[in-house]
Amino acid sequence: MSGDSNLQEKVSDSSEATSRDSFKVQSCPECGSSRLMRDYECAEVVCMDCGIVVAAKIADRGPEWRAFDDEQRSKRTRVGAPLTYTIHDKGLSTTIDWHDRDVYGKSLSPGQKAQVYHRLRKWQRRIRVSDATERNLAFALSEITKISNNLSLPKSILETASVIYRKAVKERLIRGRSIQGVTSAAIYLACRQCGLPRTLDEIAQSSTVNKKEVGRSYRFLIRELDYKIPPLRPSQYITKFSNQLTMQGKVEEIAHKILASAKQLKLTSGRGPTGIAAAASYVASVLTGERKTQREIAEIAQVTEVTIRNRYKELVERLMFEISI
DNA sequence: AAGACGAAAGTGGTTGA
DNA sequence: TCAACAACTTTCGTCTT
Repeated sequence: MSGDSNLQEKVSDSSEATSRDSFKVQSCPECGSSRLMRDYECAEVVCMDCGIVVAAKIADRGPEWRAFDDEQRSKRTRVGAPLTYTIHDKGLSTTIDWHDRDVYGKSLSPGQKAQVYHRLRKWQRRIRVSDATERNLAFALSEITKISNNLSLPKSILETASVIYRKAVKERLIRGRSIQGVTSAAIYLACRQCGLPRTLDEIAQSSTVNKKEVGRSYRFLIRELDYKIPPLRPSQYITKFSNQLTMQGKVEEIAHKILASAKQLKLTSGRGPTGIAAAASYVASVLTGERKTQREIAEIAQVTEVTIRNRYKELVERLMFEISI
């Protein structure tokens, strides 16, 4: 903490604010201004408009040291990498570097190397992955990472899927099920939870299990872990398809508009979201003159041309009817 | 000739008795 | 467990551009 102790005492008399809630202050109680300045030298929060001290004795949450370059920063920092659920011990344990060098960067002698290889690493492994559950978790999480990398999913999905799998382990749901099935299902569940449109097929293709198994495990997880997952909205698919079809932003915009009207006309309920999204994309592509064939869209949307035609027919019929009225 | 259209039969999943 | 059902797929012939 930095600051003049005399000054701190003085302001502590004039203000009841504690360091804990000073961080929550959003606006000045006197003039309502939101232009507040945190002065860590004086440990105060000051209103920039009327000059009143809004909070005092605030805690400086930054580091107490200064660093002028990267090297100094890495030397002075006392915390490690953030916690991650994607590693079975949350990334807390020590990892032995694969460079066989000592702390000074010198190569190890052959004798020392043998020692490092055979003793240190062996015990390191034994300590890190101690029992069967740990081993299971370590294997499963590496599977999740693999599938997630295959599908180039964002890191947040990877973390979410890892948390879901951990929950499943905690509830003892893995017993008697294939790890691959549950890991794939956890990824699919994470995608659904985050509103990322990925199909069961895509997940199945990136893992070793088939679509049916992923689906079964997914339903099992939903039921047992009590998840409430809303069905994917067609609009989420439109964005995905537009990207894959490299359509202009305008086409996507029109497709969204078509979808909104279709929803109002109750054309969307009970229908597969992919089919509707594909049809809306098709209509939009025709309307804008940036025409895509039904087959192109069908291939990307993983539905048949017939389905696109059926949805498209309904859309055109009803929308034209609405317009004519 | 490619793409669009539509009919008919088949498939896999859900629902309710 | 099984039949009924809706949505969707597959296949194939025909029409349009």
